[in-house]
Amino acid sequence: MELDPHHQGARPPTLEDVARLAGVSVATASKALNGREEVSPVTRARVHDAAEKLLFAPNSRARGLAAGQTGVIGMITSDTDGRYSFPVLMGAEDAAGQGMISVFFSETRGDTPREQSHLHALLGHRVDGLIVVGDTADSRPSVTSRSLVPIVYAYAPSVSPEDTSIVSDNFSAGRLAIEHLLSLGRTRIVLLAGERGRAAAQDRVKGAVAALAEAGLHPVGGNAAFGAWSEAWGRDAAADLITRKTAFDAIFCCSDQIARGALDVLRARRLSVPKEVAVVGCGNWSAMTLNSRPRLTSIDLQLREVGRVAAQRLFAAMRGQRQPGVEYVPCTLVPRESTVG
Amino acid sequence: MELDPHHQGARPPTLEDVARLAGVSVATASKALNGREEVSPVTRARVHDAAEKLLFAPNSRARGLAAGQTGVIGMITSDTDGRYSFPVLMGAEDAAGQGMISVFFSETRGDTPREQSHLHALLGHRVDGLIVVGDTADSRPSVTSRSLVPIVYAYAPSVSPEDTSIVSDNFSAGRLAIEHLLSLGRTRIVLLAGERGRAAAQDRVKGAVAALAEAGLHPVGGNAAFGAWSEAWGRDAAADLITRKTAFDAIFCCSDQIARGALDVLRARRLSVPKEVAVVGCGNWSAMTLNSRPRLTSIDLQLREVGRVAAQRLFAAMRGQRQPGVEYVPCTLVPRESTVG
DNA sequence: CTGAAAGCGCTTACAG
DNA sequence: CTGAAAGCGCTTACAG
Repeated sequence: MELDPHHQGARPPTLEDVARLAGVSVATASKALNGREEVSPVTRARVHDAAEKLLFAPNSRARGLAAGQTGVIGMITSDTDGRYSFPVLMGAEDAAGQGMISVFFSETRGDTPREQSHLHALLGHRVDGLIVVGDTADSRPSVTSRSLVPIVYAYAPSVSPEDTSIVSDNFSAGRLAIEHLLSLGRTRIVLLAGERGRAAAQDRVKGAVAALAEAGLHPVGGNAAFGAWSEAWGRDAAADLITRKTAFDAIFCCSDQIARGALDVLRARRLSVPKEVAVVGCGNWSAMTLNSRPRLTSIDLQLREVGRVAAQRLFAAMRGQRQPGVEYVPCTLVPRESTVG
Repeated sequence: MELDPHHQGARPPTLEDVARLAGVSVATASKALNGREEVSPVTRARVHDAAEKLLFAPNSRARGLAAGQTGVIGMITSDTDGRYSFPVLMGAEDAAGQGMISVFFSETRGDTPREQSHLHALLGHRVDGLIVVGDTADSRPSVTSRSLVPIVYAYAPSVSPEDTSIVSDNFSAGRLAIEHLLSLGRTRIVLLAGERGRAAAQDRVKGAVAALAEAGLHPVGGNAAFGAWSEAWGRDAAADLITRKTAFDAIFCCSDQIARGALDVLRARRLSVPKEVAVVGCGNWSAMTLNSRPRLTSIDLQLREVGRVAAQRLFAAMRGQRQPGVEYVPCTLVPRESTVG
């Protein structure tokens, strides 16, 4: 007869099994496994041996019920491809330490009913806390829940100043890009912003304009040009600059897609990058930065760090130490051949 | 005095609170909420009212402990950007029905110790089942666990035929691409495969070659060209074709990146797409397909469907109905301007 | 149709 | 240092 590991009667070993094998009470077994002081070294060893022998994995549902807490948090994201929530998830795991936390992950596809239903489910699981991640820098409504678990917003801040939000510092993103270009001696800098009305575009432009102003400069044309986040718009905008015979020696684009579009047109028009025109993108999205010609210097949004900080703030809140307000994580610049040949 | 929702004493309402408010026993309250027959309509209504009033969310940890099952599954992925696991996750949610399932999500960054530690944590949470998703079509080692929960592999199949694996049918991907090109009257078709030795590249090429053979044709040059998955290689390969004055009227690329690279070169060399050369990619990755010029016809890997089927097989296995072996989900072709002008 | 009681697998005061 | 007992919040036979 074959031993089918999936057969009916099989059940995972319990603490009672461990205790029996070790010849102690469940209470003692529990203490030994949880590393309490009050257990003698011999007993501790016996219990650990037994646990190992049985491949015991404590039932965290029971543990949670009894102890009131488990290392479980929920993550709700509106992002549909993981480009934002994945790094945030990784950062949160970094903060907790390897295997120290488990996360219930729900994607809402950006719709509120789905968010509500996931929220309800997560609260049912009695998560210790919640990270809500968004895929735009625009602020979003506060999660409506009279729940008692702490909530931290990541990347997309909550509109409510009562909430704790951790976001990329998009202002610094713009500033960083310009400072880099200035340091390379560029002074006629074009600003290609993304979608008008988006916080990300607005903040990046503000940072860029501020940095230019400090150097006594303005963006070429006096203002940033707004359009879309796409490569197509990047192409159109760059073509337009050339057609109008605008004088410029650098472009800062508020997205990597825009930048890649611009690079394609510069290349087609035989403008040498970075010699004649240096280009900086934003987002550090490898699908864009590593495939463009030349490879694209870009601003990294530090989403993983956002995740790390979000988790830290969440853990603090779980200990009763909330820090309401918006916290900004500085961006970084990743230099590549589009600025430093 | 302000009411701080996060104050110490607060605790979520329990079934006992609901029962008390409704004036019934917890047993009855439980039955009413779970939709059991044996409860009178009036009682049922009273209980539901009470639950609503208290915003009661049943503690699923307790429920799981008592009932032995909760709608919780674990998902372990090796993918670092969510490009594979996100669609699979969505598909699994589709299969379960809105809010009917919660998933513990762990990313392993492709390393085994991390996978082990996540696995251990998930087993501790007594997930009802596990979906292991990979980001390549290469088969992967079976998860080593004497655990009793059913496991289904998605996209990357397990090496063991004892396991249940759901994968994209990469053979059909190649076949589909070729049939599309043949239907457009193309006969001199170049095959640009990806990395040699990768199952995805190999299977797609096999499907393509088979479809060509059925039409009495061979790939131009007699064989597929292997290289890398990248745009850079796509460019090199296309440039090479042109340099050697190869005669061809279509290219099937085993990745969208390769295809985009090829398109860039065709455009630069003034070859008209799709008129002179039709191009098909594979992966249907929007960052590539929608930004290329012209937009790229591509094979969709149906990852969401893979997730849906994986979840269905998992649910079946949870009911004791395992179906060992590899199940192939057919791919689809998404026509765009690179083939149908 | 309703409820008292046992039990799911842990943890944690509390005695000893 | 160890263990008996109560309890976490549910569900489920089993009586009534």
